[in-house]
Amino acid sequence: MNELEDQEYSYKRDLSEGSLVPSHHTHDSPRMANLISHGMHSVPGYSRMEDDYTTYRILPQLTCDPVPPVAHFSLASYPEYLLAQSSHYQHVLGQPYSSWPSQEAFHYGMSSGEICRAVTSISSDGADVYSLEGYSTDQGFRHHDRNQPHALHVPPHDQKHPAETSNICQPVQIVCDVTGGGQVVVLNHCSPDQIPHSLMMDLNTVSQPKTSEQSCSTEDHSPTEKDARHSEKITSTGLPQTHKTSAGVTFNLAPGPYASQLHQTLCPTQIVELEEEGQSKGRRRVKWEKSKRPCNCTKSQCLKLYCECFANGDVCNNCKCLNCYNNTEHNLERSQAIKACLDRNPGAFRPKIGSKKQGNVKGCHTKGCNCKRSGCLKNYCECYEAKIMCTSTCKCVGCRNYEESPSKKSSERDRPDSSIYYPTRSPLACITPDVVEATCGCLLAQAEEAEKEGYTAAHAERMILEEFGQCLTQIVRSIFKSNSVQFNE
DNA sequence: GAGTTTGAAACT
DNA sequence: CAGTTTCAAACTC
Repeated sequence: MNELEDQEYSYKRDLSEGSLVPSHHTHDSPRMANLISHGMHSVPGYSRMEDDYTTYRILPQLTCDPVPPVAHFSLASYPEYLLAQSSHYQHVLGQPYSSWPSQEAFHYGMSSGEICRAVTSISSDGADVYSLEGYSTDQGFRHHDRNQPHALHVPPHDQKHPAETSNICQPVQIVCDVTGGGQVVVLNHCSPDQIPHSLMMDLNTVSQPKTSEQSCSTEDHSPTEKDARHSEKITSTGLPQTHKTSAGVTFNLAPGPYASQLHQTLCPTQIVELEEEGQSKGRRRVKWEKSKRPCNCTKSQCLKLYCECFANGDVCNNCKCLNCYNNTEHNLERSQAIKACLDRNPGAFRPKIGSKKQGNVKGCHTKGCNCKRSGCLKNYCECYEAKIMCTSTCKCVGCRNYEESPSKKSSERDRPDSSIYYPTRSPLACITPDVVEATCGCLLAQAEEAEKEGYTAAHAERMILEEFGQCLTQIVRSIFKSNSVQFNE
């Protein structure tokens, strides 16, 4: 393994021991024109039960209120693997992150080192300074200030990682819960140019850390004893270790699970429960996630977003792809492909599923789907696959991914998790494509009749509008009838 | 496992 | 930006 791979490996392992945070999310206004195909998506209080298959990805935004210096920055959604190699890509991407999307409030130029310094400066008296010192081969872990009881560090591993035998600086996580609500940031001071990552603490579902080398593997990567001990060392209590600064910022000291969005969806058969050593002594079980679908690309060389591995920022490994260039042996091609993708769409590597409020609301597809034939009730639909409802952002036709319709119910029964909550039936559910088509047919018929009769344009317009009114009346009547509500004309 | 369907991504 | 093509995953048989 070369040096780069070592770095990548250790970096991902550290990252993967965090988790991602659903952050506050601002919704676009509902697009009224799309209501007809989506119905009531923005149901107040709507929530969907989180389930075992819930996945997250690095979040686009993180608010560190109330601390001004780091008070508002977003987290790069670009996959961690690439971040780990950020310097490696700079020759292609230009200035670091210069081509990164920037419509969000993320200070893309802000390095983790700067964040660290900003965090350090949170407390005027320095009492809350975290260790920004890392682990080095020769020096081991060092506290930034040994006199600081809170100056904590998270060792990457208990045992020596291969990288430790070289002179590669092992990254040390600086994990802080910047909102006190579970949002945390992982900073890797060893690579101060790296973009900080948002993680989520959820110790009930600690995911299996993944390395890029493992990411596409279909083989068993059961956690090692080392992992278990590492986890134990960090959170021996099973609870997030936090420290609140004098500025009111809480730092989580423990790593959390990390998983990315759609394509690292947990599968029930892929969850390995690791029984920690000494569990009989009351230590908790840790669930590790190990999942990453191998791709089967044949024509894209795995250098286009068609490839899930590439889109996820992973290199292919143990995939079934042909003529794959998405690996460390083809870094140049890969870098160029990344640049091309970013040129086409600066947000190409952003998570598609943005999170909404932290808590019981899961999120929505940032771009929305465009399904035409699946009714958004099959995994072709990205919203459905992500187990979220379609929203007004979507441009889908005949969408049924918004309510507890019989078809949805039956399809949900076949899914691994039937506990998902869906809001009550949308009154617009009866506006099917057929209804829309029939309505359009009626309007066209009126137009044709007006033309045939030689009516004026104004008259024709009136006829069409009247016809439209009648159609709407029928639709509304149908809606009320289906909801068993008396409709008074 | 082969063939078909589907929708996102890429291209024009 | 819209229409078309390419692509790989999802799905069906």
